[in-house]
Amino acid sequence: MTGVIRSNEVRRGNRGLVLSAVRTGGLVSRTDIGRKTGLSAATVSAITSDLIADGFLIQPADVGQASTSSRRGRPKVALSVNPMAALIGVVIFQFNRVSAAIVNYSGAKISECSRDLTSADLSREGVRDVLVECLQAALNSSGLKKSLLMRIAVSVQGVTDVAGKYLLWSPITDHRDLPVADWMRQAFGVAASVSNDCDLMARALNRREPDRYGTSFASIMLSYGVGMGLFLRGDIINGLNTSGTEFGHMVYQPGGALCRCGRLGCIEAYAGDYAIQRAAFGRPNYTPPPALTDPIDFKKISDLAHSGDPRAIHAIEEAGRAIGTGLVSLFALVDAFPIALIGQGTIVFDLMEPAIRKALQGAVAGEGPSIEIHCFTDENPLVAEGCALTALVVLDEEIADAAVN
Amino acid sequence: MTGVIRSNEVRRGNRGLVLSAVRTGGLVSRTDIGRKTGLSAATVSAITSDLIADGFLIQPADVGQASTSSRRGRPKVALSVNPMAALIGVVIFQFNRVSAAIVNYSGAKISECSRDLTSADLSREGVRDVLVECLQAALNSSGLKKSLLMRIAVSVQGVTDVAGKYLLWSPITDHRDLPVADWMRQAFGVAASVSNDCDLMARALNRREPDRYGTSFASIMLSYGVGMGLFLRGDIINGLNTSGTEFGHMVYQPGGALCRCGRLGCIEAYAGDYAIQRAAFGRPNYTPPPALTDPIDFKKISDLAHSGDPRAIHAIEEAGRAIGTGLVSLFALVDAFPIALIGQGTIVFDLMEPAIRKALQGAVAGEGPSIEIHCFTDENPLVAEGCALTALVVLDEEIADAAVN
DNA sequence: CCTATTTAATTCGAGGGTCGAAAAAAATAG
DNA sequence: CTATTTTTTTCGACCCTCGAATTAAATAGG
Repeated sequence: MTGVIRSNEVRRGNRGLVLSAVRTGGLVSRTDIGRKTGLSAATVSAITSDLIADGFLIQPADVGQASTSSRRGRPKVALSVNPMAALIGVVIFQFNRVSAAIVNYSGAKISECSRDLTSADLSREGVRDVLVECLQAALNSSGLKKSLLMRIAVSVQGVTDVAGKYLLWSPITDHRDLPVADWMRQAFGVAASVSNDCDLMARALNRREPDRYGTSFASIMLSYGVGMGLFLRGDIINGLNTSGTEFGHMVYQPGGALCRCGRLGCIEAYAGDYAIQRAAFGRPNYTPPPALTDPIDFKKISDLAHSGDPRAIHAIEEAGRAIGTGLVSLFALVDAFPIALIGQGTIVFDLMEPAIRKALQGAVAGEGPSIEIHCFTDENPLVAEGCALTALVVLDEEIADAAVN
Repeated sequence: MTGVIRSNEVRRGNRGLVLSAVRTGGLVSRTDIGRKTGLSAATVSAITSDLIADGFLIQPADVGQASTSSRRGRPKVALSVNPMAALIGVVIFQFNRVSAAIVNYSGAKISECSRDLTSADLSREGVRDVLVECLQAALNSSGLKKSLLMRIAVSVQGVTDVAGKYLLWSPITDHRDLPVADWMRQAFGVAASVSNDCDLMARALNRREPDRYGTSFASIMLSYGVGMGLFLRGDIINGLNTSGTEFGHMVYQPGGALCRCGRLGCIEAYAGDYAIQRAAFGRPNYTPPPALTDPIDFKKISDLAHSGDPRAIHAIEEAGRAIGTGLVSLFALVDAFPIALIGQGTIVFDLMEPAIRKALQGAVAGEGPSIEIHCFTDENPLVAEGCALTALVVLDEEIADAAVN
């Protein structure tokens, strides 16, 4: 049961369509919008005129035209999102670092701010205070009216609830069930949501490279633990209650190596940063993972392995086997899709790839070797982009819904 | 991008809502429909009057009222689906057996027919011919006009394409890529689809027990191999290209026991019928699974195990560990949900359950022991029900879409 | 310079939808 | 036999999209 459809909801849906066409299109004419959305020129005209009147779209005066106009006829008049229509706050909570930014409605960063700290030492209130203070500082330094702030998106390393209200569990703090969204809402008086960083990276790739990542793919982060963001048929996949898609905690070797989560044999217990380090330095795989300390120096292990150290090589290969085996299980469920590998771990991808491919061999009718895998070593730009994107998309939906009555 | 919404599509959606409210409700008044769907009385009146005029709904004359009417006021007039509005054909292709039935638009079985045969011996055309002939016989014995046949749904043991056109792979025949839907369409001149039997069982449970299985659950079939039907948030999950959710081919022990699919270590290679038999009788786990033969006699293994045979007990426990471990991986992806175990394998569930629960222990924040697991030993009624249901639901959608222009 | 042509955007009525309020229908209570 | 209650239909207001006609704004070319 999808629920009743009423007449005015038609308008809401189509307003959203127009808004999203302009957001992804940059500078587009009304005719372009009609072609992209399938709406008639009459309807596009009506909707854009509303959105302009409400201040969400503008006709940039200086830009005459989108395309190189050498044809005759009345020239297209380009529309774009109004950068000043709203501000959003972006906060990123990482290991030993909090950063924040103010982004305008067209997605451009206005100001930013960051704090280095020891995340494991923070009290619950300490976490709250640093998140709030950092965004406050970014807001202050933006020099813009605070009343323009419309929404806040927070990225965290860890598991959130599916509604985006709580940070339920995180490897970088011992606190649980932190009401991050409420903290931000109370401090700034606007709606806020909190998301898993891997989901945000996936959203960024999904928007940034629609040809490759527009419909179905997984982004697997190899740095602090093993995380995943999963898109299937154009939609992000989450758990029923949590942010879910914890690829790192699928089982690779039942009863095997000790994982940071306390269970045995998880993929992360073989492919996580601490697991590779543990294996590379010959420590037994039941060695408890170092809690809340620095991510390992992948560079050191990479150097060791590339200089021929057999334990380092074996550690990396075992990580590849774990990842490849996990992908086989995932592909058994939903068929194969391209993979984006993200994070510091990608600097040993050359040594890891053969093991991944070998594990995939024979899975899903010979598709093994043809699975696309691409690497992105620096996750930070993706997280920031995905975080802003999330807030903007939700804002667009709210604006679309806020039609007359 | 969800796509444009036009005015007449609003009507289509709401017609579908009304139709589905009547189908699930049995005998419902217009007021009831309004309450169930959220539509206004005026709209319900308009839509039902259309649907009655088109012959899809009727007001059964003999039934005055749905509820026990002892209140005053104008009595409700009950509506129901018109059983004579359409016929659908149901065909079930199983190991060494084909069965077919004719079901009317209200879901009642009109006639049926079955054929025992040796499925492994059939040629491609032989498969086609027996499926067509069996349904033809059921149709003939129904005694109803053949022109009433509107749609055919076929259930198969095996992997189908996601569009429901082909049987791509099956354990019960060596043929591949059988165009089952086209065969039926060409033979009977109506639209047809082919579905994985485990998906159909899940659909049947989803409809039959909405309180327990209405939103999220998995049905795992333990008989001929290991199959799964998965519902999340009310929608069935399929692969990107195939019917997918091949739980049995997630990896349990990398490099482990030989699976019927040719790979090593699949869950099915430990929990499938042939795997349990192999282990119970002390044959090595690299013994090739007997191809295309009878499903094993679970009763014999059950008797052995219940009489204390250590190898039989161990075989069943290992199957439980494999299933439990697979669930841990699945729950890592999408969080925990209730499980329905289906098929002959459930007769050893008492010996299997402790191993399943132990594997789940500690997974997903102490939810291990509280996962609901219920057993259904006979899968056949579920498959038949799900198969008819699938055709009826699609038919309802077509009828809803066939609004005026 | 001026007109024909071309393309973009707006305006205007037609048509289809849902909804609330009022009206009609069909029973019971007394 | 009338008042009351509940269900169902009817009617008018309002919203939305669309096609066709109209208006707007440029170029091409004599």
